Amino acid sequence: MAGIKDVARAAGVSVATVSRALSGRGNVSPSALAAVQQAAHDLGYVVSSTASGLASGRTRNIGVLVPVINHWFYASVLEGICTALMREGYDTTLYQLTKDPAQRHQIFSDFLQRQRVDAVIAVNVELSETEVVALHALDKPLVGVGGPLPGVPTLQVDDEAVSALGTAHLLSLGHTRVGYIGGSSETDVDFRVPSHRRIGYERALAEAGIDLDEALCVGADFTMAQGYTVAKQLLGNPDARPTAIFAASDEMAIGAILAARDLGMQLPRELSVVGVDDHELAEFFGLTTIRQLPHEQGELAVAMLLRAIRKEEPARAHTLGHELIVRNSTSRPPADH
Amino acid sequence: MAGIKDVARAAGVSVATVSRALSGRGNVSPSALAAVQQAAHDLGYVVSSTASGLASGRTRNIGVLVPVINHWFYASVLEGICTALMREGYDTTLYQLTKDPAQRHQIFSDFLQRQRVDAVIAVNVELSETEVVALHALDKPLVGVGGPLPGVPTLQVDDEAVSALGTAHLLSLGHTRVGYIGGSSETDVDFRVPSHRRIGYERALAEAGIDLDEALCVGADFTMAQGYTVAKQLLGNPDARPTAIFAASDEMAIGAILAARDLGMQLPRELSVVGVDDHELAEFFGLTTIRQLPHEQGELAVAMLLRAIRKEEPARAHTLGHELIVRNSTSRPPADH
DNA sequence: ATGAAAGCGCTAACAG
DNA sequence: CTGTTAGCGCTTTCAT
Repeated sequence: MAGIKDVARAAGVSVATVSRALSGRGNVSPSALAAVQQAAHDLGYVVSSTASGLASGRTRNIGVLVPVINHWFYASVLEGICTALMREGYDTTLYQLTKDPAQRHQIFSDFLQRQRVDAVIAVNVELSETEVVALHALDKPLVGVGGPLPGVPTLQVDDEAVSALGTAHLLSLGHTRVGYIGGSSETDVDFRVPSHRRIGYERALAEAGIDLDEALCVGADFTMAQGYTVAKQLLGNPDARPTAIFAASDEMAIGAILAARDLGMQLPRELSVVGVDDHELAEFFGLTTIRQLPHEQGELAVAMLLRAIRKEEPARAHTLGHELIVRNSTSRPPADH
Repeated sequence: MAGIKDVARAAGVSVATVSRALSGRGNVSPSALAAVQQAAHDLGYVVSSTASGLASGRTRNIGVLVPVINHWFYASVLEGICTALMREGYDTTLYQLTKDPAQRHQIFSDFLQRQRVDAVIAVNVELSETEVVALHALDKPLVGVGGPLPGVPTLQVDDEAVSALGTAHLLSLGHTRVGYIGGSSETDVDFRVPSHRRIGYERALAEAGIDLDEALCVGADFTMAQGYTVAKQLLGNPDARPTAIFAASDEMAIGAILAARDLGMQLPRELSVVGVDDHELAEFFGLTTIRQLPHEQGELAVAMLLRAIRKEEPARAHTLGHELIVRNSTSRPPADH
């Protein structure tokens, strides 16, 4: 395996010049640069990241903290991060932060302390006080995606605005009995996304001058199966059935669509449904939804982080855009008889 | 940031002893061990992975190659890998191998050459001749999951047996017209999984003495949407409609279920459907399927790799188990009238 | 079982 | 713009 000395010898320059030429730091004459690149290419030389990291303190590697990988949203964000980092020549090191305290402790007190990462991206992870302290103690650039962390600049969608928009879409079509499928108290712990969405729903109702009906609001765990179950409850109620449902995630919304179908209802004639995410299945089910772009969120997080690493500017919190995608799951409510 | 010298001083021993005590290599007296551990804990000392890696050549980091992240199967395998590696104190560095030749070249000629990984796991990636050569040239332990790579020990399910089992299940229920939804020529390129599954389907038919009917075999791209589309074609045929469908993935099988419902068919009375995977949605749809356990596959790959790294034994190819999970999507065919 | 010391392969002053 | 050289923080002989 060729080393920097071999390249130096082959190019007829010193190792310092090779280092400068290959890293782009410091001045190198065009001729030396060309000679070094040629030699490096011929020898198949690649800088050793351990040696370079030890000497410079830079690793060209970013740690990514995620709560789960096997989930549409997280996997999408991760893909965006990974793609963007690779483009910049950075490696992506993945840390799955489970609920196991021992494992979490290991991550914060060992893995992240090993001097292996230049910076950290935390995707929707919920951290304890001490964990946040440990993160900050790394004294490395830090960016959050999706979940607000104390003192960590975060990219977020405005969940309240998202659900206000979804609800308003239904109201503007003429619906007055709009059900809400949100988080249960259990999932509520996660960053209050559910409660923010609930607030947006209520705000939209209030702005339309419609009283909130608690009987129309149910909680689920963001899965299709639970969306199905709770939607059946909502739709089975003989005297308080909603004509529309706003669900806080596409998976729950799809569950609601399937529940309505199983009840023999015609969509969207008898029931309108709106979700949130623009999940990969949303189009197939013709689901009207509020799109968020997790892939782009990941890319954006990387862009912010790199700017911070390069000291161009500190990372700052940022609100991400969202967009109403109208498909076939929404229409005017059935005419009253 | 405390270094090994600080620990040595605090423990009253030499840095060599600290290194030995903390790495578990070489002999250390119990008293010295205790003193070192105490000192390290007090000082919050963690071995610098760059320094340790440079000096020892071991990085405690594994590179994982995946074609996509945002997909149930790959995300599950990745989760299994990540969990298992973490348990062993290893980091997971993720490389998404897209179709972009420039990016692929970067991964094989830069990223993997940086001396940052001790070994590589390749999940279902399809590599060119030169890429395989580059991988082997790393001279590091290598394990494949799901897709056979020349010269790389691989964990695989027996795709032929899987689909023979799924098809046989339907035949044993009495079906004689069993449709097949497999890969299209486009996805066929990926490791011949589709064609292996096709072969298993045909074998099961042959064993049951049933002639293959090409009209009952259609290709799709493994998504729910295409499964839906092609199933409609199959089911809409007035004089050659199958009474059962074996789909090479759960997502396509679910698409077929939805297609049948939209045609007003009663499942499983008028149509039986079997998938492959035991996807997270399979249970919700009551889908009978052949389960494979991607999470476990990831864990197994790690176990093999670590044994190879520790020189206990070379990695060897291995066939993974599968299991028929019977739910509500299969039953006897409707009685002929 | 332990310590001294020589690297590991590169970067970054520093001097020129 | 370029070369010399002293580390970066650990591991690992080699003695003892």
